This record gives sequence, structure tokens and C-alpha cells, in this order.
Amino acid sequence: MIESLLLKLESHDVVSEDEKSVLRSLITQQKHFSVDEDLVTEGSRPSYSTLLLEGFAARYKVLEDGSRQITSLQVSGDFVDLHAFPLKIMDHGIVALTPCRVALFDHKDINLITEKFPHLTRLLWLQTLIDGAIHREWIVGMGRRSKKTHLSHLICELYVRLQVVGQTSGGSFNFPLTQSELADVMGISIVHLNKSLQMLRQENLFTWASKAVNILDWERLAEYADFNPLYLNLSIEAR
Amino acid sequence: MIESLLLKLESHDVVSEDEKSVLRSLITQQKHFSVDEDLVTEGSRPSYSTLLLEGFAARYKVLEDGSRQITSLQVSGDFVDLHAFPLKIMDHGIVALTPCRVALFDHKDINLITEKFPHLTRLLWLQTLIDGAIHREWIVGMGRRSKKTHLSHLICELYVRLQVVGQTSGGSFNFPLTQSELADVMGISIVHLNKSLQMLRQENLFTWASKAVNILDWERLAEYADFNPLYLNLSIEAR
DNA sequence: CGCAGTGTTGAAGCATATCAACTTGGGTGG
DNA sequence: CCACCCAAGTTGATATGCTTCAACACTGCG
Repeated sequence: MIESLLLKLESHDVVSEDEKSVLRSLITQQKHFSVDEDLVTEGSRPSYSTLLLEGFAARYKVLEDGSRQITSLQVSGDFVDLHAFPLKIMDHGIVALTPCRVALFDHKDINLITEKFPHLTRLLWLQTLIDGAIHREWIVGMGRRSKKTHLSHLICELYVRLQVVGQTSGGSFNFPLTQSELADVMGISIVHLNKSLQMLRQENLFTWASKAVNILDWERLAEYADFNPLYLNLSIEAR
Repeated sequence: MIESLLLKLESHDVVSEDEKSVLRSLITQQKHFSVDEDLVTEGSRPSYSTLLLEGFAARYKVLEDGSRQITSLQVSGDFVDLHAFPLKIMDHGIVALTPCRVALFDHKDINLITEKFPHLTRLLWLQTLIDGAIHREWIVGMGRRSKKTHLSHLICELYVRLQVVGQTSGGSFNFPLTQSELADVMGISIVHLNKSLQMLRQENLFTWASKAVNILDWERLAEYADFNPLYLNLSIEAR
């Protein structure tokens, strides 16, 4: 059930049977969310952390004027609020972009992991560090990349992240965002996103139709997007 | 010597004498860097982590076309590359914005902390999580805030972070960035930064001259910047 | 004194937002 | 099963934001 999490962990280091079974044993509860429902609300003080088993979710903040910025996209195998464990209070919300199935881990139990399983602790820590690395890459995209490059970089990132958890087939993957949501990811208006997307289509690097992306030429796309997967830390090392 | 780090940790939770002395005992070496020197270079594989004792530094990425994006600012008490410990390879560089004095912690020793000092481990983890929270706030600033609001938000953030480590006096603090560096923080051109800054000056919220910021009216500034310090997690809790 | 880094300015052109309208497609009730 | 409806996507026009280029002013320092 938590296979996608294990796949993710195993893309960074060897995970022992003991560690796997602790993780399996700690799931207290499963839950479903429908589209636009909040998995976690801003300002709340969760006593558990949420592992996304299935579906797409987004971290976001809403400003006074009602505009929204999405600060990260979460896919199967992502701990959407592991950071709530030491952080205590959520400074942002997490919303389901598709129907979502999640597993809950009690903070008391995660605390127990830090007490008894240092290596597993480091692996969980690593996940939150990779979240940070992705944030940095997004900052670079927003600040210094053209919209076309930023957008194709996002496609590359999602492709690689989904590949790790076995959610790609060939060059294609499910990408259920609306253009409005993507605009909130990139911090631009829907109209402008739409126009950038159309210009990008002329490059014939990928297609995006009926909620699925199909990458036509990975080499050229990665080159075009200036994409270097180093920041995702996909190498198996002793951590 | 590592007092600023301790001040920072103690702004989140109680730190025991044992924990303090472990930290003190693990400093293997001190080092100095001059302006524009890299504390850590992109692509390197450091075997130690760097604690900034004195000075200002910045994480950055440089793109093919030579443009630079600063993804975070680091001040006294910040572990500038604690994440290199599980992350292994640096996906970005860290440059000294002023002369810097740093202390080095061997990764083997940090590993030892995770094995023997779970509570201290959680506190260190927390520091990297706050880095992530700051990244998210910057993403919001870049994507959805006006330049004037983004800029004043940064001033608020720096003020609060420096206050924690005792680097403010009254409403003022040292802020040694050039406009060019600030432009790289915000992802805009120098010219535009300069003009936003001038418009902001007319609001009389703060002054910035000879490398020092002086906040004239904190309440109004925080209101104007839509600044909510929640994301910095400055409350003492059992973590 | 002169030089180099930093800050400031104005003009011109490109990027992006906003507004308003229209099209398309999937889903639902009559 | 069709008609309708609503959400999503697309389009063009206009206004504002932001970049670029080029010039000049200021300051600290050799």
C-alpha cells in the first residue's frame, strides 16, 4: 500500500526490511479526499502527517486579494506534510487537485522513528530536503527563466518524479492540472500561460491533451528546459 | 562561539546542556572567506557542513546565459549547507556577500548526532524545514506579490531573523547587499529594483542607506508587506 | 587625481496582466 | 437521446509592468 513511498526511498538508498515493516506498521488510518477539498488547512495543528498514496495535490497560499500561489505539487509517494511534525503549525494549505487517497502517520510514531531508527530518520529528512531543492529550482524558474523554459522544466521535473514511483509509461504520464492551476504554479495569469503554452507547442517537444502529457523527444526537451536532475538526488548512496 | 546557532535553536525549543556541549565539541575547524568567494561550490561533495558565524551569504544558481538567481540569504547562526549531509552533492553554490567567518562540522559527526541525540536531530531537521518555509514564502513573493510588497516582505523577514540572533538594535540592522544582489534575490532587473525601491521610499516605511536598514514603523511595514511571521516558527515548543 | 563599483535616470521596446467575448467538450436532467 | 449548462480553453485589444541600453552622478580608495 505504501509501495510508492518505498520506491521513492529506495531511489536514494537501500531500505532494510525492518525499516519497511516499521513504516507499514505505523499507518493508523486511510482517508479519501475529493477534488478541491483541503487535505490539510492553513493554520491547523495536525497531530499526524499525510502520505499521498494516489492522486495529485498542491501546497498553496492565498493572499488578501484572493490570488493564489501554488508552492509545490505532490504526487503518489510524497509525504505532503511531513514537515508539520517538527514545524507544528501549518503555514499553508494543501488541496486535492484530483481525488486523493492518503495514509496517516501519527506524529508520536514519527517521533518514535527518530528515537529508534536513525537511518530511516535520515531518509525521511532527505525527503523534506528534496522538497527544499525543488523549491529552489522553482524560484530559479520564476525569477530567471523564460516562461517557456520554466514550463518545460516543470514537465521534465514531473516526468522524473513520476517515473521514480512507476507512474509513467513510455514518455507519457498523467498530468491532470487545469491551465488555471498551472498558472497558479508559475505565478502568471491564465491568459499568458495559455499563450506561452501555444508557443511551446510549436516546438514539438511534448503534447498535453486530455489530462496526459506525452514527451516526444526527451533529449531535446531536457536541453530546451535546461533541466539537470541532480537536484532530485536520484542516486543510491549511504545516507 | 556558536552562540548565534544556540540562540536560533532556543527560539524553537529548550536545548539541554548536553546538546549544547555536543555541538560545541564537534566544531573541527574555523575558516574565513572574503567577499565574492564561494563558501561551497556547485557540484561539490562536501564532507562537512558549514555554520555561518558572522557575515552574510547567499545560495545561488547561475544559468547558461550568465544570469543569476539567489535562492536564499544566510545570516549568523544559519547552517548554510546542513542539507548537504543527506543530500551529498551540492546542486547550487553559496557565496559570501560580506567577509564571512564559519565553523565546519564533519558529516560523520552530524551522523553521530542522528544516532545518539534524536531531539537535537529534530531541532536540526527543523532548521532545514524552516529554510523550506522561507523558500515557499519567496515563491509567493515572486509569483503573486507586487515588487514593492515583495521587497518590504523581505525586509520584514530579515529583521525578524536577525532579531532572533541578536543582530538588530532598535528598528535597525545591518543589510550589506548591493542593489544588484537584491535584484538577483527578487529575480528582476537592477533598474526595476531601483525604481521599485524609490517608490517604496515614498511610503516612509523604512530607510536603507550605507548598508543599514532602519524600520520607521514596524506595524505599518508588516501590514503593508502582508507579513505574518508564523512561517518562521518562532515559538518554543517540544519538538 | 583617477578609477571602479554602485546608484540613478530617461527612452524605447518587449512581456505580462486585465477585460471581455467566444468556443469547445463532457456531464446531466428533461 | 437530445438540449442545455458549466467549466475549461482560446482569442484580441488595451494598459501596465518590466527589461534593456546608454548615459551620467556619486563615493571610496589606490
